[in-house]
Amino acid sequence: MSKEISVCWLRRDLRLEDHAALYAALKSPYPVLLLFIFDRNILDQLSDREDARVTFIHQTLQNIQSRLTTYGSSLLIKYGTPETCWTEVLNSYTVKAVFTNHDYEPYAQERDAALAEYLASEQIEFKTFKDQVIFEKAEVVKADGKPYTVFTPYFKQWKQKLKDFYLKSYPVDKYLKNLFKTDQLSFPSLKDIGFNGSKQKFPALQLENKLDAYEEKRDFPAEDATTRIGVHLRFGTISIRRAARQALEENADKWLSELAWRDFYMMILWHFPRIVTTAFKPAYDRIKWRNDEADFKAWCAGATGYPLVDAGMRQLNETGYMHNRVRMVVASFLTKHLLIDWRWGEAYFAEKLLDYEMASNVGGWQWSCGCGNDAAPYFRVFNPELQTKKFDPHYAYINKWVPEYQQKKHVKPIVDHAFARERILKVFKAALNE
DNA sequence: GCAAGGTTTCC
DNA sequence: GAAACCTTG
Repeated sequence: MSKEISVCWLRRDLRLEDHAALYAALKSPYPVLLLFIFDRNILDQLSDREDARVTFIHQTLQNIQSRLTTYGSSLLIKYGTPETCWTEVLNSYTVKAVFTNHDYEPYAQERDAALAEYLASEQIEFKTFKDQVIFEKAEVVKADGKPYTVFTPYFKQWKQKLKDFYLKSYPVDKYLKNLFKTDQLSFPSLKDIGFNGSKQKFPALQLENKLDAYEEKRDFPAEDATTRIGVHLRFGTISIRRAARQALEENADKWLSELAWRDFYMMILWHFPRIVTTAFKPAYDRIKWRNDEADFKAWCAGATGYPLVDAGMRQLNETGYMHNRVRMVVASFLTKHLLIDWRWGEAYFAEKLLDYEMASNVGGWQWSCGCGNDAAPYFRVFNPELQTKKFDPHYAYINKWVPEYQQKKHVKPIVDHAFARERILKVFKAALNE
């Protein structure tokens, strides 16, 4: 009989500090084996075999592995569906308890529910934890117990509840000696899981000196004024508690509110999983989208003839990142000017963004389209030229990504602004009055 | 009569 | 958020 162990399953929490599930596992009566599964249900759907996010995960796991080695332990890395991988794990080890952190996406909810059932049938303890948000599920709700569906009142309540207790770091360090001692287990290469390394640069994990000027400069895409930690929050290479503590320390209220937006959208997705495919406001599902393929291609390629839109799309295509102000502009343009379904844009961002996160992406796209969680009315149509005047007045961002604009060789706009504005208002009105 | 700036409307 | 509309000097 092999030694009895606890397993801590890492998913979007790839770190060894301030980690709810890992902390609980290490305090369990059994030595802890860390597991990561390269999930084929997810990986097989990625169209790019050089997907930078897979490289990011792989690199991060290598860093974790080298730290585990110093404790005489090792990651257990599997490749396959969670179902088959878990069967293998339970056949190879005497697992007494499994620890993992909550994941609020519909697929993850199903996956974890299936595992819970399986483990229960084997009399194995299954413990799950809030880790990736400050407040989850129904922790911040209205007086009548219903979830908030508008951000501003949610944030007010969220901030009121925000006590030091919720921001405390889980002191994992002290307990790492309770890791399961084992020789280094096999570590698959990217090739082994069907991918090639990406040459994409990953933003550094740095908050110092970033929050001070954030509020003042965050809307100007030519400034290097945002933290760029999206990818780190996405894969958990930073804990949300550490980020929030930093925000409070530096009185960075605007930035703190951005962290709350993240909590908000994960809460919304958990309460309303249908928003992945349908509008939060159902009437908006009646909109007759044009869905013109050529227009969509032009938008993807950064060839709409609107310099700010094209700059954004090219930044996305080349770096896997787009400044948030510009994300709003290109999203508004796709849905409102080109009359293309927000789901098309959402899917494109999902493919390209290094910091892609389902809850925020779906939430953001529905917000831009006007069909989501916001009091914002549908007739809010960004004028790309006015947005340029306001947020890139010296064309610094545009010239960086669309150099031919300065040489006056940029393509002509594929649609006239005033015409497009009138058109979308009519289409929306028709759908909503039906 | 007009430009600048503020306010209302779009639902 | 933007455009139409309204006030002011």
